[in-house]
Amino acid sequence: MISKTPTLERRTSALSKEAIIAAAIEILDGQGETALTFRALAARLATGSGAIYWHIADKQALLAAATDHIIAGITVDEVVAKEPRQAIRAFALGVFDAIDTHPWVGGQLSRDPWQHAVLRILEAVGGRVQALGVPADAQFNVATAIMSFILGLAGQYALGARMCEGGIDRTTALDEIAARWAQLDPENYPFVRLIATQLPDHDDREQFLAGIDLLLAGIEPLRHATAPRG
Amino acid sequence: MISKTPTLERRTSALSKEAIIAAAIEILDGQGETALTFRALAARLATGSGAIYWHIADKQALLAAATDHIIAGITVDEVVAKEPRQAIRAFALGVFDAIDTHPWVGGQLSRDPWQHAVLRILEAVGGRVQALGVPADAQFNVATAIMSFILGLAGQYALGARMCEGGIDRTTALDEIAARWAQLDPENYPFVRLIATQLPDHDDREQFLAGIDLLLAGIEPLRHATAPRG
DNA sequence: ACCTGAACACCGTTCAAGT
DNA sequence: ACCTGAACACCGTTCAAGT
Repeated sequence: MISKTPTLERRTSALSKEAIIAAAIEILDGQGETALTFRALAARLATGSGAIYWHIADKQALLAAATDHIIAGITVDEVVAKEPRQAIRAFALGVFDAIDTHPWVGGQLSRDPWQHAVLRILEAVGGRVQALGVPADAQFNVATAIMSFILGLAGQYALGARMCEGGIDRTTALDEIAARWAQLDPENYPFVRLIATQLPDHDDREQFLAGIDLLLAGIEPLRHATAPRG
Repeated sequence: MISKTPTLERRTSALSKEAIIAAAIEILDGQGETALTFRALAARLATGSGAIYWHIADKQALLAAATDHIIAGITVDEVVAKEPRQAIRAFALGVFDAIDTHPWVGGQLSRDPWQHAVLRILEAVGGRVQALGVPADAQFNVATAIMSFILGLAGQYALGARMCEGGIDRTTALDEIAARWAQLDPENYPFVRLIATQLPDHDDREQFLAGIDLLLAGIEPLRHATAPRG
């Protein structure tokens, strides 16, 4: 009675989109992506599975809304935000930390690149790209390049986290991958074999920032001397 | 009898992993990702659905094998391959073209970043990063940054293609997205609204290359004067 | 307007039984 | 060794029926 069966009583308060999203995030964070089913969600909300459809179109919309809720929570320190490069770094790290605490966000971001959460990222990055004085005709390509990098790495971290869901910790998971890579044909995979030795010790956060810095360095030659004219 | 029912006779030749993968690719190319089920695959192969499991572990392994088959087919012109930067550009375009003709590859690449196909990409990129004279301690971050960008953009194109599966062509699909972006709150989404006007006319291939060039430009300051010493 | 929950139309995967 | 195909254990989604 204490912990075995979930509450059997029906809920007293009315259902809402917010409550559904909050419950979905709890399940995703606690039990992982595969645990989020409409049946499990309905059980947690103490309602019928069909009730959810009154508030949310379908599962894809639910995941998009949950992801948007997380990404919307990313904030950049006001002082840091003054300098565009630091602001991009800080926001990118915000995305990184969000994925770190909510691994399913990484998978969802890369799975549906035109959901609203991605627009938040594009806006945050794009605004700073403009502030850096990148010419108007290059802003699209530059902003989407940074965004694509973020989404791409997001997908990778999501998988790393998915592996760790099985109970294995990060270190042994990376060791296992490194071992598999080390067994590859030396003729065709010299680089991957070399990388394999560095994989277990590498720092995700540093890897993430290094990529951002690489892109920012690539922007430098494009910049105007001053901020863009109106 | 002519077109309605699929062939009812059992197959005469033995099943093989290669035949299964080839049939899977045919379905994926012809009817899209959602059409690939073990039942549909078994019907096309004129066998029972359980037979497939004798040759392939599960659906994820099937998709990974199909993706690897496509990525393995990417070739870089020998002359171009001599210059590392051109080789990276050419290989990246090879990935782009592969996704263009097999849209499901984009989704699969970003979905499972440690499948074998991704190692091919990492090896191709990493070898050229070494040849460019990037110091050993930076090779990991640089190579994975380029790879992450490729995987991130791959996911985006995959979605674009997924939208077009519904019969809508690319132009109207992009117009529709642009219209949605244009309706966003001007206060919070000035950049996305600006980008929306450029979205319908933009060239995917150029966008892809621009990102690669941005990363390559970012590499320049890191390079040794000569190729790395042994 | 909002909710219920059985029913529908699927999946991937397994496995006793065949050859 | 290789294949069959019914059966199992799930899904997301719908919808007549309730309040």
